[in-house]
Amino acid sequence: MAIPRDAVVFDPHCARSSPIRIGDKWSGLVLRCLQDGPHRFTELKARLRGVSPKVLTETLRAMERDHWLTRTDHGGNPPHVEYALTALGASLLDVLDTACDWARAHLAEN
Amino acid sequence: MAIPRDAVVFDPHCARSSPIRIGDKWSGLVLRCLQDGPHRFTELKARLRGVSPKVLTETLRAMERDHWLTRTDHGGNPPHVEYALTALGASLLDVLDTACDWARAHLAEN
DNA sequence: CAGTATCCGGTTTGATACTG
DNA sequence: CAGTATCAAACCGGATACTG
Repeated sequence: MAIPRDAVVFDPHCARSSPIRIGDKWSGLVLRCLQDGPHRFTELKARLRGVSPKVLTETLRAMERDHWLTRTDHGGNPPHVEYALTALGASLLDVLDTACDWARAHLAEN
Repeated sequence: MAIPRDAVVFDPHCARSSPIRIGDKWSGLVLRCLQDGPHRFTELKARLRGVSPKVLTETLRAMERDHWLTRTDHGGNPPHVEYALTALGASLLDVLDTACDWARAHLAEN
């Protein structure tokens, strides 16, 4: 991945330069966003520049189905929902790191 | 990856069960096919069940452009072309292996 | 806030037939 | 053998407006 592990920028254009993809277009980025703890829908959306709510919902649902993260509805109005990585999801970050390392080491070669 | 490292089956349906993708749909499989040495176009096509020649050509060209493999035309008639991994391409296999290991360790969890 | 509901466009992938 | 050419379909991914 072209994205450094401590990146502040969660932009798919950076991710695109990597030949490795985790899941669909946004899943890898969501993984990174949740790396530092749980976040709410709107927080994720703000950080993931350019995701439409529809696509973010789809991504989140798929990741939940695959047990990469959990969705916790705290109820109330306005609603309050939190997404957090599971241990399985967190373990994927190691794979991502491997890909990251590869990209950093070899992408400049071209 | 659902595909064991020494898999004989290069079927995209297996690859699909993996959350990690290298390049486009077939690139990862091509990498695996060339793991044990150079191969000709038809050999690759036979092993990669279901690739159309058009798509295989596109995949191969893209991988050549990215220096993942080399294309060597030995001339003659009938033609004789060989595809072989570069060092860069081979290094990607390590990344693939990491993904493979992850899949084997965690896919059963679901 | 946390989503749905619609509609839509582009890229990707594929089937098939043909050629030097 | 190693591809092209052509035509289609499927599959994302996205814009936008609306709601409990």
